[in-house]
Amino acid sequence: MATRARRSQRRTEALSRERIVEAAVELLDAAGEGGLTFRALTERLATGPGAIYWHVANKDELLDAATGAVVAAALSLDSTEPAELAEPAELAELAEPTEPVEPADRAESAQSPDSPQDKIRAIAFGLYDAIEDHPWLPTQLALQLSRSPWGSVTPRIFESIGRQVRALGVPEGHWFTAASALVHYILGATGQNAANNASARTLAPDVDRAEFLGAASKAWEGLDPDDYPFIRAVAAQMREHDDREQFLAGIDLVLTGITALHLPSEQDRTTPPAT
Amino acid sequence: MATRARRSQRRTEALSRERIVEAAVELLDAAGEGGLTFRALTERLATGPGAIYWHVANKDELLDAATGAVVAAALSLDSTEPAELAEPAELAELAEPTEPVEPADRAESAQSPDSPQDKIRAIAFGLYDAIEDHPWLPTQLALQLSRSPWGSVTPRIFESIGRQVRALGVPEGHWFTAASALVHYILGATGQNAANNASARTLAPDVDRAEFLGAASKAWEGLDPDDYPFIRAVAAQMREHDDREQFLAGIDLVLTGITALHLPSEQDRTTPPAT
DNA sequence: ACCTGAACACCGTTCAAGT
DNA sequence: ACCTGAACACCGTTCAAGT
Repeated sequence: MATRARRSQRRTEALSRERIVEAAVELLDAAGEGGLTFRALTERLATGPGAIYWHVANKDELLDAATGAVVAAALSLDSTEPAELAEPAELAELAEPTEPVEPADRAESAQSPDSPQDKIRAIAFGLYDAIEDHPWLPTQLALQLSRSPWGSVTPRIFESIGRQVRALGVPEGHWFTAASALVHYILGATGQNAANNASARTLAPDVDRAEFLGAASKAWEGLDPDDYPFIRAVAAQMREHDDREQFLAGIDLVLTGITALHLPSEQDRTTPPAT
Repeated sequence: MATRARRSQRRTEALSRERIVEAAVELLDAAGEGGLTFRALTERLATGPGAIYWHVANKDELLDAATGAVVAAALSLDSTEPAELAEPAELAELAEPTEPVEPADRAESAQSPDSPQDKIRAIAFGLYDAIEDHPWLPTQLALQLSRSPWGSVTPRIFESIGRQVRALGVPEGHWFTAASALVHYILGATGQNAANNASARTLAPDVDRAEFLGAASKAWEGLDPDDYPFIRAVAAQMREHDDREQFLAGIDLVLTGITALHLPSEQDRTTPPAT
């Protein structure tokens, strides 16, 4: 009874892997993890399931492709891999939220405007901002990680962070550690934030972040003070915090650790720190 | 045709939420995320689905309870919350892998044996070791996070880390940042490692980690050198790295960042650092 | 209060058949 | 080579009925 093929294809364009992945991303954006269904997909693309299975092996591969496409866009890459979206114009728009992404109004730092530190922050915020339009991203990243740990997406993130770690002057023996720490922090913080955003939307679609965080910290304040003294102590602090600021502070924390631990001076690259 | 109720209940113990959660953990451990099914559960518990639904609202709640039980055990807590396993003996054993968990043979550090730093490392390794028996844990943590960001599990981890952050002497204004950074790193690194373990087991059940890491770094070396110069450069380094050492190095990196950024000296707690 | 189990709606996937 | 669509196996969940 509902209208079939809600959005007719703009041209007589044949079905392609790119179009399928594009539709998958749209469904995920619109209705979350549960919104991507082969039936919803066939309706949207006006085909049968068999047609989709001719281009894509199964649902996991489709999810991986959707995840890879969004991450690639967030990292501003035009990759040659097959798991990419066809329309870079549309993806570029996705990576650009309402507010300016560029780290314009940032606290005064001692580095030059385009230092490796700044580039790391830019990469991190690229992913951070991508989850605003794609709240399903962190969960899917985790799922893909559990399916194939060194699939296509993780290496891409690792590579872009790693290059800046190298540019930072970290001795080669610590590249892996430093890059891993940064990537792990970014993925962890990004996931937490996606969850906050999603639940803020769910609880009250038109309520703003401040109100949601107030409610969340209220929930924290309701915890047993004997079991959760620390959380109760930071509840007020959480209510007032700004997510982006917090995210940046965490990155700078890791960057400081890398600098302090792996960039002592110019010599003693041969003697790694004690711990 | 298979034997029903493979493990008959030891006593005439009635069905309870605890028994259901326990069986859920066993199924997850045995067959992963896809292994937990209401049909498998009813077979194992020798009941019908309706009986389970009387004790548990739905599958998500069951997964959350299983996740919470394993995390609580890993943190060595006996919580009063309902989402816990009934048999602490069995859970205590789960938290204790074949090798000693206690940070006995660690690199020489400048802190006292039971410093907050050491306690943070112990908490982190508690979670780290838990995923050896429960590879599904990180993914489920991510899923629960996306379902209810400040559910029961995250606060528990946040609380135990946060207390040590406070004990570290971090000024109150930075508690949230410091604890968040640690938790995010731990969750991120833990997830990565669970993925590595799982895929190592999948690729070849009897092959050891070294061989698997060799294969993984081979895969890295197969990447396009133009697109992935950094990953290619660290591929060899990855082959030789020890996971636990790497995990610890990351934690120490964050700890160093916290110390350097938030513990400058005793005064100037009123003037936060520039960045 | 606690449990049973048939039944329902929905899902991913397959495959013989078309063009 | 590419697509169709009925059909299959399986899943989470419900609910009238039992004790």
